[in-house]
Amino acid sequence: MSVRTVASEAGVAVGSLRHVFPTRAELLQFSAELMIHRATERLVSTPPSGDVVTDVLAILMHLIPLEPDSRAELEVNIALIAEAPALPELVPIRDHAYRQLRVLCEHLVADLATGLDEAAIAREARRLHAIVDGIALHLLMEPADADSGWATQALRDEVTRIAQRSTAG
Amino acid sequence: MSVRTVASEAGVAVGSLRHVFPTRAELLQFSAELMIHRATERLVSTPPSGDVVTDVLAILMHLIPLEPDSRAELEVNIALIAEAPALPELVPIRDHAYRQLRVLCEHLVADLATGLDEAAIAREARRLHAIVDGIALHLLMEPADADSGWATQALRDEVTRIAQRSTAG
DNA sequence: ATCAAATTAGCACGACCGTGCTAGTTTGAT
DNA sequence: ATCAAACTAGCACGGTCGTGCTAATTTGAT
Repeated sequence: MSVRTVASEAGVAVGSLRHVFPTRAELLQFSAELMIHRATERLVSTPPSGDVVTDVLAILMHLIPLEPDSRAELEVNIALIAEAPALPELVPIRDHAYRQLRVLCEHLVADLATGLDEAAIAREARRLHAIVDGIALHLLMEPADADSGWATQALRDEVTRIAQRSTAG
Repeated sequence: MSVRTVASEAGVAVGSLRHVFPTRAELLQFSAELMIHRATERLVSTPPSGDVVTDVLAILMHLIPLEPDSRAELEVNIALIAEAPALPELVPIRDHAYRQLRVLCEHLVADLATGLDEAAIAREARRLHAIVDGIALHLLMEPADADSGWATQALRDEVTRIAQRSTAG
């Protein structure tokens, strides 16, 4: 993702792009924020259905690369992670996205399993977060048109497992 | 990871390195194979303790970046994933590592939970694989000296959960 | 000792990169 | 109509990149 690539793909000259984003870091920063913005927009546009499990599942399915859009976003995210050691100014952005997804997982776990204390919620959220990112990574490594039913199934399994912790504590 | 970087870090000139690895792709390919080799060496060097759960847990802990060595290896792996779209000749290497880890997870699941049919083993292995990679990714995003107790705890939870499926099927 | 092979070292070329800089062009308020 | 501000476009510099190429050095067998 070089500035020349972005500029040519956007159909503008490099100098024009540099007027809006004077440096490459600002361009990547905007891309990251746009990625977060679009993801949250997808999330809030999901109408609640009354059933917590299906709602949470719908939200999680918007976080893994099942559609070309979310796939492109994840590729941006991976590039961000890969370039973070070289571009230290991008680390806060990456960490922000990381934490946002974490607190979302915490909210989902709290909605899913009532009566859990804070430590249990944190542990389950970490676990859910890891599973979501792991599934996303594996989906990204497979061809875009490969069967992805296992991913949604694994997500469904995990969500129902968390929901079952309501009573068992 | 440029050829000049590798050469200077190895203390040799670029031309010398290019005599062994004529092209950058071959250098990365060797790095990937070395990474796989070292990981499997770590794995087979783990003496069995008699308890399946602790053995599996020990193996899994060698797959996540808890030590500087495994951390560096995962960074190589991430760079491989990130560069795979640009260097198509590296895709088979990355897929090979991916599949090797998958079949390892399948063996671990089969050892952990007896009596599971093939489909159930495959599903649990996929899930374990995703969790391991997700935890590894999250550990890599945190500072190297951060607390990593949550990772081993999450792994322990998952392993015991799988082991409990022996009877419940 | 000789000589061929293997290895090491280094130069040079073209390509791409980020970015500072200036020159045109459009826009919009007065 | 005027003019300043915003925007677009492009050039040029220094840097890093991968890689082809040749020269020097070491190695090892005869």
